[in-house]
Amino acid sequence: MKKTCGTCDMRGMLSFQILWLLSKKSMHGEELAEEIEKRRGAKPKAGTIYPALKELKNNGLIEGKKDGKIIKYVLTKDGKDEVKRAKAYFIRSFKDILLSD
Amino acid sequence: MKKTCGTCDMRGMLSFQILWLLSKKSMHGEELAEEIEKRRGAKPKAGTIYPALKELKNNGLIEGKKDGKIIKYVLTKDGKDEVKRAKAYFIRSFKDILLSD
DNA sequence: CGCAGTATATAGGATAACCGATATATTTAA
DNA sequence: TTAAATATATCGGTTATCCTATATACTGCG
Repeated sequence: MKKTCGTCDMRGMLSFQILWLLSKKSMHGEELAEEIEKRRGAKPKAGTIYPALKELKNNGLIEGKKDGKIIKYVLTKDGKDEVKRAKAYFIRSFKDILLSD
Repeated sequence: MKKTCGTCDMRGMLSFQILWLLSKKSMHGEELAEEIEKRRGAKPKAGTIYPALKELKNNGLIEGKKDGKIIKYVLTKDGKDEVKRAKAYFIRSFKDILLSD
């Protein structure tokens, strides 16, 4: 994914952002990539998003329900817990940046 | 730095967080490391924070004013602009996460 | 002065995110 | 039924963050 921001390259935030999006709504890979594009301005490539989804699945945080060529991803119980934990950590790290004028 | 959060390792956010902290207050390396520790829960090691500062200096975003053994870092004009740009990007990417209940 | 503590610095290496290219399966269009 | 488009998948490689040493400079204290 092209770097849209010189200073913060968001490396390491992809899995978190995926989990958070799935906590709002079940989606498939393409849909997730588009949602992330809306936010970051650059769309994660197939070679980025699918390995990330595989990793999350291997870690038991999401599971995929296949329907034809589309795989809809849903958070597992562990995934929901992880979103909570990760979000708390994220907020503790950055809330003052967001809240500053 | 140890991973405090399984899903989001914050890789790539260090420079941004340093710049933002410096936009609030001029600080030296140790001080920055402590401020980051307050937020992330883990303190960046010397081998992490000083190369990051060097990089920012090389890019003309900060400059260091040496006073004895202490080097106080200040944002340059370019640094201030970059903080603005990076912050706008950060907020666009993550504000819905920070604002969700 | 000599020693401990603090702040800065750098080299070397591990990790992992991400991409480019490529391949496969399914659906739709023609 | 064949072609095009969509969705998923994997591999190899690059890049940059971050860490573990280790080293140096300055300060203060005895």
